Parts: sequence; C-alpha cells; structure tokens
Amino acid sequence: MSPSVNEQMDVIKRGVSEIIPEDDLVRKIEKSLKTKTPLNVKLGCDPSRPDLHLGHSVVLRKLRQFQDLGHQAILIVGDFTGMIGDPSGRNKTRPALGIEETRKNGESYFEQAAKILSKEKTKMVYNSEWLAKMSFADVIKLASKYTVARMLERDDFTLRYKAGEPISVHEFLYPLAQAMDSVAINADIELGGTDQKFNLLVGRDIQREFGKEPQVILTTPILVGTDGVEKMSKSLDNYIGLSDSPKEMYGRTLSIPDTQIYDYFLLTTNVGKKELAGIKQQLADKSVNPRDIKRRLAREIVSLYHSPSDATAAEEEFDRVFVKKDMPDEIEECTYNTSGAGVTILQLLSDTQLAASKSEARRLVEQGGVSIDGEKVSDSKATITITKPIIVKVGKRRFLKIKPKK
RNA sequence: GGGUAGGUAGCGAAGUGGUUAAACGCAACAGACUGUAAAUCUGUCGGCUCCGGCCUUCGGAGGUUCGAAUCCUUCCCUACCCA
Repeated sequence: MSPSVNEQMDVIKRGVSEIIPEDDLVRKIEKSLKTKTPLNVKLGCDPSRPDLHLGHSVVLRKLRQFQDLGHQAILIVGDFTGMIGDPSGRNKTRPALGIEETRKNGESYFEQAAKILSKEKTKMVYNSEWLAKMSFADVIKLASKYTVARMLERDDFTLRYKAGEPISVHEFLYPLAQAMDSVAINADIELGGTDQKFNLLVGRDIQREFGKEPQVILTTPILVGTDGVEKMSKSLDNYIGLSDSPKEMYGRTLSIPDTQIYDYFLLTTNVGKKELAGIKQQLADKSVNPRDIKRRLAREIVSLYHSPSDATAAEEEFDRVFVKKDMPDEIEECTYNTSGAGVTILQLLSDTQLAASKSEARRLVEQGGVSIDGEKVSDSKATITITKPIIVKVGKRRFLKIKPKK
C-alpha cells in the first residue's frame, strides 16, 4: 500500500529549498497512485569528483526518501560531459577524463551512494548512451532552442560576466546536455542543490520542446562546510567524507561552528520533526550546552555511516585525545633507522612525513607543537636515537609510533 | 582585424629598478584559553642551513643592467571597447 499524497508530500517537503511547481508534483503523485506507476526521479552525478561527502548526502537522502515512497531513482552518471572536461573551475585546465576513468568513478560513486540509497532499487545510467550518439547537427538544433539572454540569466553566468571572468561557449551546452538527460529518461522529477536550479529548469523547457511532460524540480539547500562559511567541498577541505573513519567523522563534525548545528540535524540526519523543534529551541534559549547538542549530532552522523557502537567508540576516543589530552588507542606505526649517531628531530619529522619540510618541522618545534612520549621537544637541534618504540605527537592530532629498524 | 587593461605565494590583492622571500585580507598550521578540532587572542605561514647566511620564486622564453616582480623583445592566456 503506497502512502497517500499528503503523506508523501509531508516526507518530500522536509528540508527542501524549492519545489517548482509544487502543484505539478501533487498531480504527478496522484497520477502515479492512480496508475500504480512509480515516478522517475532523476539525480545527476559528476564522475570527475568521485569522493562523496555529507554535502552530497543531502540530495541523496532526498532521493532515498523517494525510493522509500515507492518511486524509481535514476542516477545519471555524466560520463559524456566528464570526458569533455568541465573547465568552470577555471585557471586549472581540468584534464578530460578517459572513458574508463569515468566508468570507474561512476562505479565508485554508486558504491558510496549505496550507503544512503537502496542499491537494488537504483537505476544507474551513463549519459554517453544518448549524448555520444548526437551529431553536430543535432547539437546545433538543440542549441537553437535556447537563447543567449536566457543563458545569461543564470546566476553564476551573470556574476562571472559582470566580473569580467571568462565563460566558455561549451558551458552553455552543459545545461542543454543535462536537459537531454531528462528527455532521454523521461524524468518526472529532478533533484539537485539550489545551485542547480537553473540547469534543472532548462530541463523543463527542453522536455517541452521534445513533446514531453516537463519534470518537477526539487532543490535542496547547500550544506555549508565545517568552516561554517563555504559550501562543503573536498577542494576546500571543509568536508566530512562518507567514507571517513568514525574517528575522523566524529571529530570533523565537532568542528562545525555552533551556528550550523541545526542545519546539519535537519539536512543530514533522520532526527524527527518534534525532536528537531526541541533542538532548535534548546539552541535558541541556550538551555543546553551547544557542545552537547553537537556531540549528539556527531553520534547521529557516525551511526548513519558506520554504527552506533562506532559512534560511541569515536566519542570515547575523542574525549581521551582532545579533552583529556591522552593518547589515542590506535596509532599508526612505522620503523626508522637512526643508526649510531642518531638523527636530528627535524630530519626525523620530515622523513616520517609528520612535517612537509625541515623548515616546517623547525617551526612546529619552535612553536611547541612537537612532543615525544609526552615530553615536549623545544630544541630544534635535538638529536634522537631510537632504541625502543617512541610516540611522536605533532600538533593536536597527528600521532606516529616509530619503532627502531633492526 | 584594431585598441585598452591585466596574468604576483593555496585563494583574493598590493608592489612599477636596489634592505622585496615580496604589504594586506582569507584559508591553513602552531600555541594560549575553552564548551570542542566552536568562538576569541597570540604567533607562524618558499626551501636549505655549520643560524652567519645560502638557494629558488612574481604567466613562458630570451635580453638590458652592478642589480629586475618592476625596463625591452617575443610567445601564451584573460577581460573590456571598437570592427
């Protein structure tokens, strides 16, 4: 028995930014119920960035909800577009990916997305399937259906244009290519972050041009990264990776600014409506230490991608290392041969990659950021001879156990 | 095709012949503090060093000069205006 229209809308509307047009969505769901046909829910993924993080999880979770409501999830891997290489990052010519690479990344994307999606119920398709078959004439015909003025309406094009930044012609083709995906798979709904709004809307226009019923678009808010300012992204290193270890995930979650706590609960966890309201209240009236709410958040997130027991373990570990400033229970190990005379501390740090260079090692030592077996090393000229395993700590959270090499 | 303005460290942005390894801001890192890897404050932030220095960087390649990020030539790239 499928949930009613109202029940479905209730689930769908949680944590979304916009549904355009909402009436059409209701109509589509009604029709789907009547004809017992699931809706095709589309999500595009970029195979050039195969490392998924919590930011991606927002929209993937939304897709999962559609699956749970009995609809068909379709993941589109943009292998064709990936082969051309999207330069919109600019100043770095992103190398165009080979076909094998896009496939490999697509697989890896799917594997990671499966942590959230129901694997069996997800259809994955590569857009080269239809885009590669288009002739240049087809492309010109497609391009004729959209005007430059309309393209320039897009927010980031407008901004870049006004700022005098380059916009390549083929960037205009991307939204059109994405729209063709919607045509090809008969998308009823397309999901995306709010930054995708324009592309998603183009899909509607092009579907109409091809005599199809336009898709409903649903945008989810962009999750802010752990820095609390920028969009979460790997290149800014403000992300929480879906494949991060429980420790890493827990720690990174605790490093988000207090102001982001609620949004994270709303967008990345399954915490229910009532509880959410309670959390909002507690944060507003400061009746509970935000730290404790944040710890709860971190446990929720680790539990989702690992397990509740991993979450508890990660929390204990965190308390031990950062609150009590003790040693972690597992430390990476390596062996090092200090020979007879020993090595300088700087050499050791740079050889073991604990510091990027000797200069950096010197800085760390001089700033009091290095200790061996709990003893601070403050002399950058110190010489070390390793005769038994030692534990070197650099900064707040880099530990390495170094054993003598026989 | 013609013209103008540009290309500086991870990013943004000063600097237009000589203490400039290059101001400043952001990010990052370290320390203090704490409620935590939040916030705040302080410091660091090209590499090597016998700590006196040495070496390599300002789109690429040449050149002028005792000396160049700064001047010249040429090439590449970007934006804007005109056609």
